[in-house]
Amino acid sequence: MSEIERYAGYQLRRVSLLAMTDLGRALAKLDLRVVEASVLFQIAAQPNITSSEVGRALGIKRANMAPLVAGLSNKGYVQSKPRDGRSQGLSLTEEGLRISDAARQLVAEEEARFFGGLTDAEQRQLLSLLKRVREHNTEDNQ
Amino acid sequence: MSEIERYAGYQLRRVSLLAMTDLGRALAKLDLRVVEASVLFQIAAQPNITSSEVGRALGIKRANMAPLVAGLSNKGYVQSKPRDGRSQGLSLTEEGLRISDAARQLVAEEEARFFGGLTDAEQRQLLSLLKRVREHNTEDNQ
DNA sequence: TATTGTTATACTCTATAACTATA
DNA sequence: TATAGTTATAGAGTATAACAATA
Repeated sequence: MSEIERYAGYQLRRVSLLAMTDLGRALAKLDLRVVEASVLFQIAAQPNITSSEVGRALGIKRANMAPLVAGLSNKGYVQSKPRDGRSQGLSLTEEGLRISDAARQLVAEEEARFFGGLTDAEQRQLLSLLKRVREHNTEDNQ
Repeated sequence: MSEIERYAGYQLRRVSLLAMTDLGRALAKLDLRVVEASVLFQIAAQPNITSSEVGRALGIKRANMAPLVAGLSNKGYVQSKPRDGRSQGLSLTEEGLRISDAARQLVAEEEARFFGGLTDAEQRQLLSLLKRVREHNTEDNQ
């Protein structure tokens, strides 16, 4: 086994890349990118959320949220209404809700398939380890 | 906890991104990018390896290896000599060996710090789970 | 003063296609 | 025919800087 394969950071990167390309392929059926789906989920979970808040939750910079939300609005999935003079509250349209639910279904299937080589207990453990590593390395970047 | 946080795939992506930006910051001290360091490690581990072989080992497309190797050659870290009429065997120069060792040191430190919130047993388990997931999802892409 | 939303911009990474030369 | 190496190019993703408007 090559030296580099022993780095957990390297395995993380390879597995993450695999997962994202796989998920991307699945979501392409809905003409959605992974980031777009994650934004839809966040808006669905928290209607009237602002673009900046979505960005903070998902680790996406404000500057990159603008074209993302514009794209989803153009597709008719997201609507906004003023919350105050400078903030826009985002919510899903009916079509946005439908596509979001379809995406959620695809993501669930992909997850089950992708991590299907692990037992349920191992999947829970992986999730737990990942979250702990993430917390250990989050001094609130962004 | 937000729904999306329960997806192992999502945690994978967030943790991997964190790890790569952190490692990138560390390697910037050597004016090296993460990919460049991984290529140096691969060449160090297997002198006289070809560009295509490095690409296959690291999941980098042939087309993207060309500018990578050219950059490392320009920096004086990598030298090539013909293996046959179409293949070039790559090896590290003395300077390349020095920078590669320095990078290895930084990577080791970064790994220790990044995964320092886990016990040694947990780190081994994370590595093992990641490798199993990767194997389960590798029908030799590329 | 800080925050929201936006525009412009640049860099990295990844991917495809097409080509030459060699095995 | 398949492989090695290269070039050109395009699309994502991410990052910084700067600005106007509002809190």
